[in-house]
Formats: sequence, C-alpha cells, structure tokens
Amino acid sequence: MASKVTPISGFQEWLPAQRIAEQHFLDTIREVFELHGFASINTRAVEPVDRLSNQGEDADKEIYGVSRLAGDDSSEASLGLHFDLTVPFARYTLEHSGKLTFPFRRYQIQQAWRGERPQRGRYREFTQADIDIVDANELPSHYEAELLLVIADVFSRLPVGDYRIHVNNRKICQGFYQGIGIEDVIGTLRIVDKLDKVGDDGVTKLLLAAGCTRPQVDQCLALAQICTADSTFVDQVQALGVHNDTLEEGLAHLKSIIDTANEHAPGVAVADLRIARGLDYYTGTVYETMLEREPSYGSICSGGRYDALASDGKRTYPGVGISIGVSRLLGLLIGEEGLSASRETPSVVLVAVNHEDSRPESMRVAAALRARGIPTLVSPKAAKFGKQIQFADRRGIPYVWFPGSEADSPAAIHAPSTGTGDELDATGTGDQVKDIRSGDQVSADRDTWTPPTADLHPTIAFPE
RNA sequence: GUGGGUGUAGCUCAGCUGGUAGAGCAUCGCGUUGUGGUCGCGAGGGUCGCGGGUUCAAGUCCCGUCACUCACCCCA
Repeated sequence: MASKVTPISGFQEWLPAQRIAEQHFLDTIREVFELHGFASINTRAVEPVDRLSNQGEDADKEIYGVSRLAGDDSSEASLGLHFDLTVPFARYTLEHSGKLTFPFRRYQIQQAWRGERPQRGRYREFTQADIDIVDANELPSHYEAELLLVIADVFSRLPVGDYRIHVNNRKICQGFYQGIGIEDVIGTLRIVDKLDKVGDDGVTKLLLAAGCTRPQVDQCLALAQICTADSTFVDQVQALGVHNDTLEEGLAHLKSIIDTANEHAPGVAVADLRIARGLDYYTGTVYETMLEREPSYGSICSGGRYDALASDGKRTYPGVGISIGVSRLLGLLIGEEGLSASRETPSVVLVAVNHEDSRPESMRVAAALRARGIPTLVSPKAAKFGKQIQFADRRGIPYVWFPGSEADSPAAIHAPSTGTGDELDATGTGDQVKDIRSGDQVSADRDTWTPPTADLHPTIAFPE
C-alpha cells in the first residue's frame, strides 16, 4: 500500500555524507573520552515512569510513555523513555553499586527523548555524549575541573569553531541570595536565567513581582553581570559586600576550577555568575557551553555537580557530569552550516568490470585491496567505462581501478598517452588505477598500491 | 499545552479576479561495447496534505482536520 511519507518533526536524520560527518564526531568523542579513562556503558532506553517523573512537574509532560499497542498490559510497570542520560546512570549506579569500583568514571553516548515542541536546536529524539564521575559518600572537587578539560580536549579535535565553557557554582548564588535575605533560591535563579531573553528590565520586574526588594534586585543583577576569564570575579563579588559562608565556599571552588582550566586549556573557560541551569539536582558547579559565533543557539555542552542524585538509603553517590548535545551541535554544523564529508561512501576505489565474464577477476582485485585495509567497491555493471567512472564520480569515489590481466583489457587498449609513457606498463597488460579528479592513470600492483593517506577515508569540511 | 505562518514533482518554487497541472535543479535513457564531468535530444515522476462545502466547473473561495514551521513554556 502506497502511503505518503512525511517527515516527523524533531527527529534528526542525515544523508550518507552527513552521517559520515556525524560519525566522525561520535568517534572522536569516544576516542577522547577513552583517552581520559572513562569506561563505556549503555543503559536501556526505558525507566519506570515514577523514577523519571519526580524531577519537576514540567519534566513530566515531556516523558514519552512506552506501552504495547494491543493487549492488556495493565499489570505491567509503567515505562517511559529516558529524557537524559544522568537519571538512568544514577539508577544504574545504584543497581550495580556492589559490582562497580569507585570512584567510577563512565561515558555514555546514547539517544534520549523529550516530548516537547521541536524548535531550532531542540529535538524530540537526540543524542547526548555524557561523562560522569561518581564516588561513594564523598567526591573530591578536583573532578569538576577535570571534566572541563576533557571537553576542551574533545572540541580541540573537532571543527566547532570558537566556544566558551561558562562555569558557575550554585553555592555562589545560593549563599549570595541568602546573604541578602532572599529565601527562594531556585525561583530566583530561574528568573535571573532569563537575563539573555528579557534583559535587565524584564528580570527586575519579575524579581519585584516575586517579592524581592529594590536593593535585593540590584544586588542580584550586579552579581549576574560578573563574568571574567580569570579569577578576578572573586574580588568583584566581594566588592558587593555580601558575607556568607556558602558564598565563600562557592567562590573558592570556582576559583580553583578557573585557575586549573586556564593552565591546561587557556581561553576556554569563563566564570559567568549568571549561569543557572534549570535542573534542580545540581548542587555546586554548573557548566554551559556556547559557540562564540552564535551564543543564542543555546548550550551545546552542559552539566554540573550533583550531591544526592543517587542514594540507596545507606550511602549516597555524589557525582559530577557533563554532556555534549551532539544533535544540537550537529543541527547547526551539518544542518545549517553545511558540514559534510568529502564523499558519501567509505569506498576509496571502484574496481571496474570489463565484461560480466571477468567479474571474478575484479572481485579478486577488490579482495586484495580490502585485505590491506583499502575500502573498495566492485562496479555493479560491466557498463561502458564512462558510465563506470561516472558511477564513482557521483559518489565521490576518487579512484577507479582497471583490471588488466586480460589481453583485451581496457588498460591495455585505452591507456591514454601521458606524454612520457613511462608510468605505463611496458607490456600493457597490468592493472591500472585512475585518479578521476586529476585524470592521471598509472600502472599499479593490487598487492602493493596504496592511496594517499588523505584519500583513504572521507574527510569532513565545510563548503567553500 | 497556547498563539502566528505554511502545505502543488525527489528538492526549490510558479500557477492572476475559479476554466483540463508548470519551470528550474535532480533522477533515468540515448548520442557507433568502452575513459566520465560540458553539451544536445528524450523519458519517468503529482490522490495540488486530508475531509467536507459553495459552483456547470475548485490547486484557486469557505469550514474543519492533520502535518510542518516560528514564538511562548522549558531545556542538550
């Protein structure tokens, strides 16, 4: 039955060349995560709804439920697709706590689902690349700087352009707000978080409406304005004259992170005291990462420290984690800016087929090349050589191999004169390989010929 | 969930105050059984999102619905 196919909003799908670019990102992320000693885990797509749903009332609306279309499954536990990787990881940590070795550092690259209205940079199905470190009972704060450096290492190997990791510590806001007599810390954070969208005036109105006094509002705004690439933010906060132990603790932590980051990855981190993050479970350091060329696109890498996400009653497992929003990042780079691969197939060589009768010989050539790690495809038809070259060209395959073991082979008959003729096999019966970009065609040995390293695998680049 | 915009070929779109569905690009074929890209000729491909209404006649007007899209909410 033919039915019209239509796209489903909020689900990202790439064409083959774009997928190659995506895989390059995923491979690089994985490689760097492993380089920094993170072990991979994969968690199931579903969690019991009651475990997912107590993260805040708004989150509930976004959870996709999972059930059988037919049949009476009223006796089954209610399941939902996870909407991030942190909550499943917390559950995983508790479930396997007896078999894990702490501090446990894991990476997890999986999809997550949120049933919200899609928009630019926001999807209903999306891939996240998470790293987290959890420990039992206590978690040293130096990990909070370490995660930032891992992300800096990842992005240094990818064509993401200039970016900044904005770091804050919730204790700064919490201590500061309490120090000036504001009780609703979370609510105040949420309002201050809108600074980008509604501006000073908008935030002022909202805070006044929430019951803050004028001096409190001014202090909140003054704190939120502070944003420094070095540890001078400490002096700026202290100049505001608020005294609170929690505040001092937060300042010391953040200073330590910024100093460490500046030593190992200069220019990447910035202390930005307006960063709040929506999720309630963060208790200390929080991160958001913006691209310099388009900060309004939103954070492409976020996370933070959480002290009590996982607890079995006897022990709590504090952790710190950060997550690359792969789908959001690629939605911009691939979807809008045109990042793609140099070809739409991994094949670097197309082996021509002279006649259908000689296909076995072409297959032997392909086998010899593949045995040496050269991705190779055999031509689908013994069409005219122009067609076979075109087949390669359309897919971006740079080399066409002409098997030459037969007397009437095209390599013997049709080798073009290149002036010197030296590179042609004197007998005219050997294999030849043609670089279809330059037109150069030379004799080649299927057991030793290797394409230039730059051609062996597709490369990724933005359009000119 | 609330509000605005848009639905015509694979893609980008034209189609006037109603009169038998079009272009460009892409795809495929042909241009002396052999070395492509240019060029020439040709072909395929559309329940005009879906349903109803008005009319002799609806892609076009009206109503509904669905999808996509943008903003709000919230977040990677």
